Amino acid sequence: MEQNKIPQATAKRLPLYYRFLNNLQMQGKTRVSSKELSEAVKVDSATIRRDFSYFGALGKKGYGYNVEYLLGFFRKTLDQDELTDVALIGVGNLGTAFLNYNFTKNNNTKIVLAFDADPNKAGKEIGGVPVYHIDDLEEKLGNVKVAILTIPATEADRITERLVSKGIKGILNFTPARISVPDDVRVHHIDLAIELQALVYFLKHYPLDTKEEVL
Amino acid sequence: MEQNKIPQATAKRLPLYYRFLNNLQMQGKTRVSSKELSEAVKVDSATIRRDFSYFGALGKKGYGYNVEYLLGFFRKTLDQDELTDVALIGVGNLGTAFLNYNFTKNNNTKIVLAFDADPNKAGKEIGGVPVYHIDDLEEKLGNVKVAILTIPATEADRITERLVSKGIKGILNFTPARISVPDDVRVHHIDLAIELQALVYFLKHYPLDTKEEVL
DNA sequence: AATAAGTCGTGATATTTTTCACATATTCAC
DNA sequence: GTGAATATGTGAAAAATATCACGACTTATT
Repeated sequence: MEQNKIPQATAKRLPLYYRFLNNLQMQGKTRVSSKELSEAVKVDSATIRRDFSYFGALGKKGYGYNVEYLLGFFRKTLDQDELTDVALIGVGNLGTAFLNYNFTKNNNTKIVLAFDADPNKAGKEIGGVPVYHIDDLEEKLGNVKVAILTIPATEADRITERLVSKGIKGILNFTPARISVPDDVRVHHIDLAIELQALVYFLKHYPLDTKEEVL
Repeated sequence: MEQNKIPQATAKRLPLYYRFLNNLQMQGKTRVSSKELSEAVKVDSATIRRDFSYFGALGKKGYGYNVEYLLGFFRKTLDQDELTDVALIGVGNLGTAFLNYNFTKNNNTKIVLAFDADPNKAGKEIGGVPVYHIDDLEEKLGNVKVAILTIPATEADRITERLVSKGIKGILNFTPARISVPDDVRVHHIDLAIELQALVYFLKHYPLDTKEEVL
């Protein structure tokens, strides 16, 4: 669609900016500088200015950015007005965490239904979201295009295939399995075990320079 | 410590390689090529060869890599032999997911204790891990250097401060808050809401080229 | 033994992302 | 108004990452 020239690294930071701008507005702040923003979201201020600049000149020299204006701009850019329906597959602890999380607040996504293989969970409602049995996936899924996968790794391939053949185009995969999908389906992996291992590896092998701790 | 020349991007992929090599060995495979590995972990084969090459010549031309040898090498490199103790702060749904996750399998980290503000949870044991009241943090934490933060965002700053002053050096932060820490403390953010929003943004703005779906 | 097929390791190149640094514009204090 | 302080937007440079492409070596086959 539109301007495909925004770097992916920038795109990944947009929701973060958006959320923080919302906070600022709720605090009643009307202006903000890239420096302030930088301290809050822990991204270099030059990077923030560069990110914003891909969308044109949104700020004013010597002044900074108008919170309301910037927020309005990002609302449109991030399609914050239209709500994207999401399906959750696997209502274990992790899945339940998602259901109870108030996603639609400051967010353009909404989990509208969930599935689980446990018959005891089917028919219930968690966090206001109806839970169906996984056997009814094809029947109930409807036109949802995005799915969150919080199931055991052993089920990942089978369920993914079913999701894809029902027209799912985006999958947020929390299983350790590296699932295979057609080229027109996008998968983002979040691998909790690996994140923890990577953190530990960095701690041991990449000592942070303990330069005069800021007083 | 040792060779600081390994790129961060490479370091982040190491646990992934390691896990897959383990799978291979359990399947009884003795050799593997970068091409096979590539298909399994969805990383370009040249990238894999480059990643490995930072550690020296681990493979053989015309043959590939010996699974056992590679695994042994990574076991040492990833300190897979020593277990790193981890504390979990916040035993909600997400926290419970971690406690029930069998981390020590194929993993060099172990959650050894957990804390929660709910007095009903204190004193219990979940997934074999004792849960204490958050008030006892300082008393019970001991020498643990890594913490997983699965608490409400509103508590993030206060708890972080307490963790840092007790000597925590690595934090895996699942709260939306961008916490501030001294320079010698490493924080990795995993922001579930943002991951979902980013996925949706990519779906809408970065259409994947539907080139002849592989038959 | 010779040939074909397979595969690594890596120099070189391309791409992506971050950062520097400064001209330019705005605001604020007086 | 004037000068000092503030802050953007961006050209240019640097750094980080990914990919290409091929020489060199190994294995398998006939």
